[in-house]
Amino acid sequence: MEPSLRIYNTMSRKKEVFEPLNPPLVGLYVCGPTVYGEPHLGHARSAITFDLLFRYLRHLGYKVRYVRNITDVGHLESDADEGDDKIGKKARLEQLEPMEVAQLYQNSYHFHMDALNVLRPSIEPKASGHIQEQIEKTQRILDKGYAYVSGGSVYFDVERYQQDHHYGKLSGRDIDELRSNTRQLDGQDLKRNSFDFALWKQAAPEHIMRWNSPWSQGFPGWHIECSAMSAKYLGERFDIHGGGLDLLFPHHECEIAQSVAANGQEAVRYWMHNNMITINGQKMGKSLGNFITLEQFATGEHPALAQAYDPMTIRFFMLQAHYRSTLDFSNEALQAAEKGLARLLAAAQTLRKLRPAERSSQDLQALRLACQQALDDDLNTPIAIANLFEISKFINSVHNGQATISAEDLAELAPWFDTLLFEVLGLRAENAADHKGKVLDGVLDLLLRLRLEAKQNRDFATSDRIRDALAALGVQVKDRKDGFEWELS
RNA sequence: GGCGUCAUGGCCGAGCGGUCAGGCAGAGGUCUGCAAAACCUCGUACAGCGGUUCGAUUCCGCUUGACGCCUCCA
Repeated sequence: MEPSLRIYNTMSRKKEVFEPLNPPLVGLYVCGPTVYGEPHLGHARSAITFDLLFRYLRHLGYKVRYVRNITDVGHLESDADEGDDKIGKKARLEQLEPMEVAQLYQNSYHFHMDALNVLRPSIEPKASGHIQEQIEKTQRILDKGYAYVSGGSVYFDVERYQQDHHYGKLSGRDIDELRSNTRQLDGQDLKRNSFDFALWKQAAPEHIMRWNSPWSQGFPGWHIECSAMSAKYLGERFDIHGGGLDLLFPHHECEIAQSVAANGQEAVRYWMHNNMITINGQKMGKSLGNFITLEQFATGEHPALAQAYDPMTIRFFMLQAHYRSTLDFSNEALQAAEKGLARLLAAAQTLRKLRPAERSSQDLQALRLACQQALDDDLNTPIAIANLFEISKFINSVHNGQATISAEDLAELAPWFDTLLFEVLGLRAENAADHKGKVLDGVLDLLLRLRLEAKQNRDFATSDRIRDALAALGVQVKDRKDGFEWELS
């Protein structure tokens, strides 16, 4: 298989030709959610970005093992490896088992990701199910001399690591600056340096989630889960690691340090990071309290939302921007996306009705190639979509008799257009093909035939009445020279 | 303070050293009994000031502004 895809590698800060370690196999690891709260727009962006990558890699013919974790333990509430575990805290507050909390939000995450047509990963490992692997990884780092035990906890020795390697190479951090810039906080006496991070934490008495380890009864640090689980399922070296840009530092930097410390080599060959969603120009953040959950999008119940939005509108909205750009949310932008998507989906329907002619009046190969090249160029979905709009325009023109398409072109275009729209971009039309849908088809056909007769008898009062009543019900009537069409608006 | 990113027409959002982004909104037209849809036409946008260049929205510098990471975050 010819490598055609180029992706932006955060490590080199350049676009690089993507060549997997063992083609056609591709190992892809993406940081998934910490399941202690309702999934929000930010989760959607990350999931959609890497869903697109997953879909496109498969489209190119790769066999992808896509691992996306669920963090259900070890992710601490506050600064500097101190404070509560997020899930443990929520469990205490709501008087639930921690695993109940994790399950609740994992279910919600799955529900909303399904609605966004985000494919489930190949493997979805949980941190709590891989305590042993994390303990082993921690032990290995200790054995190599890059960590130390302190008061029942194990910390990564960044300074020691820095002697042999470069801590900060991914994020462009400098250890001396970290030393002078990192805030000094209370309760850090267990760490030699403020920038050291926990591999294992001894559990405080009130801590619910705890496991036995060689060092103490406790729980693993947050960063170690990704190193342990990616190595388990993808090997000590694998192709792509993705995640939100906010995970760049410290999370991914720590992952690199852990892998290098444990295995002597970096695990990841291509680092990919999706950018943030902003609301009124500001990042959506838990601490800022300005995040909008996907549930709120579905219901429209949020002060910032003018209406409810279909999950496909959100997906399309995100695909209209490049994944490495910040994307600013606004109702106007969402509404524009809603209409644009409807146009594209309508064209996909119209495509099925086209009749071939002698020759094509437009070079379809060029447009299709442009789409392909856009996706090959670091997943440039905005350009790919722009070309799909061009093709839609052409489809509509053929339908109106203002352009022509050859039989060969039609035979190629029809499956290609569907594949790109539905399988690669992962867009989805409402499934109107069920039983009720068929009944509706028949009823509308009958009604519109009556209307046509009324029109032919110049009984416009009746024909308008039918059209207006249908419009009020959300059925849009479109007259044609040779009859009529309708669609649900 | 350190590191980094970005400033594009009413809105969203691509892109590039010199011929088109695209969507939404808006104007005019074709079609229609009237509409809607569709199609056609229409906006010298590229923060400011300098510099490099035959030529810069695109490269360099400065200024201004916005944002991100450095603390939990997708």
